Amino acid sequence: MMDATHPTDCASCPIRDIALCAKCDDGELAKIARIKSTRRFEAGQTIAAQGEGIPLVSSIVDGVAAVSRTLEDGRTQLAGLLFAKDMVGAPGEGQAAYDIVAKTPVTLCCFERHAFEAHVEEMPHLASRLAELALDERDAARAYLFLLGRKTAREKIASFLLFLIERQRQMAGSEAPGIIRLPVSRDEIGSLLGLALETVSRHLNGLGRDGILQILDHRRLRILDRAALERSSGDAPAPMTPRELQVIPRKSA
Amino acid sequence: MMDATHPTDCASCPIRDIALCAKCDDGELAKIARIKSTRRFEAGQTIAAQGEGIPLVSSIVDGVAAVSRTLEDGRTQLAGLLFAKDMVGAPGEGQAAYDIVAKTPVTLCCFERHAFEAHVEEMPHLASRLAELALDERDAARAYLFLLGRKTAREKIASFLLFLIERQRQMAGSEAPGIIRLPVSRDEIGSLLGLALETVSRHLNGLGRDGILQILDHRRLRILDRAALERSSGDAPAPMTPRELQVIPRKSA
DNA sequence: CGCCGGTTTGACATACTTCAAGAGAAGTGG
DNA sequence: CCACTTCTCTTGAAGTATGTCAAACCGGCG
Repeated sequence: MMDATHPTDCASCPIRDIALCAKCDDGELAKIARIKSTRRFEAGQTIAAQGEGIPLVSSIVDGVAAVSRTLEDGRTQLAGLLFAKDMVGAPGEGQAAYDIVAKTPVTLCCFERHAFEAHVEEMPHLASRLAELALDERDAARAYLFLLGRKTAREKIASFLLFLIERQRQMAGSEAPGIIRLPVSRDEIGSLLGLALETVSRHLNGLGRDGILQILDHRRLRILDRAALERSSGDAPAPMTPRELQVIPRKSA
Repeated sequence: MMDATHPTDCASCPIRDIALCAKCDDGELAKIARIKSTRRFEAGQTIAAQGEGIPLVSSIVDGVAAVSRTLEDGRTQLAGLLFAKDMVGAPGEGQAAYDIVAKTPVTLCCFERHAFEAHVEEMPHLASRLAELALDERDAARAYLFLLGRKTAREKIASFLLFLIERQRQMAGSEAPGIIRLPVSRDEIGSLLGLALETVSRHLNGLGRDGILQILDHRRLRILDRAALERSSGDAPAPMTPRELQVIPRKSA
């Protein structure tokens, strides 16, 4: 283990191939490694506060964080979840537009902002990867728009679960397949999907009653029928006969 | 004046300072100008179709276009409107994830995709500006999330009108102050805000009945009480001024 | 054990959608 | 210039999904 400011070696970095520095060669890596440090946050800790200056540019190496905005009346609104490789405090963002809060223990790979921005301006490998990540995040946000604007509560929840499955699969099997770990509470899922927490609870249990999943405990569930879940998500994957698509959604009785 | 494929001169380009190439020096500009062409679309024409390959990377020079996604069952969600400087078909996007449709006559500054991507990989000025634009679009989409997830119909519509006012002000006064030109139909406003067109109509007229605005004709309205409109938008009165849609949710006012 | 946050469940309220019909604009052709 | 069509918008009535309020439940943890 290296010292506190350089605890991880880029060569063994779990996000080496997908991070901001993914395209960098060894020389470039050495350059930015000089301004690199690692930070750790426990679940519940605020990584960045809305309106505050953020002196660091960083990426999530491990863990899950939530992007949210808090209102004067105390209500909190989630704009998305951040997973490994996602950026916290992008270059050019002098101050945080949102709160970033750790939902699980989070490890961050950080760079001093000013120096990093200078590197971006001169290293195309860094700049173009940054652009790719930003476009990815834009597309993710746009996909969310569709979910919020047009989907029913059940579709929203099914979509959210599929999203989690996908994210967890990428994260290389920590959990047994078919088991989903919910990183956030019902309340926060509601905030993420634009629903009341009661609605989340009802539809989650509704999916359970329909045999699509099984609620193991408040934070873990088992997917029993992936295909049915997909059909419930409202996203129409291309090839299926109209007959197979026949869904009789059981409204909560 | 140059030939048909180079009808505009970058020096007199209306988006010279904000476009993808904003940071490029004359030498770099000359390089990318070699793969540049201009295209024009009439209102209603499809610029790019969801799922299709897009061989060009381009930016809007003038006009308004809509980003949308449609499900087989007919549900449509607009992910946003595109104005001058916004990208259509970003580098790395082999195929369109959304439909892009011109809502007014649109002028596009286009680059051949493959060559442009190569330039991005070697010109940090281009790559870093691309990243900035992508981050802007991400932030715009995130701001939109708040609107779709938590706002009431009336708040959504008020927010949308304020957004148009802001955009029109930036666009350098074509119209008399206080007059809004709606670039889209009620149906499309609904699609943008996640509402039925009837709901849009009702609340628009509701705002009129409350003396906040006056409906001149279907596509134009006069704002009579800007302060009241702002109060109706559900946004915090705080004086924040990000680059795009500024939306903060609040429940029942 | 008894508190405490998160969750479930029920009953009720309502904002929005859906269905339906009619009124304006705007274009088309005589 | 006036029917006639067509499209968009408005208005009304009824249905429903989701929100709100409230109470009970459950698992941890002191």
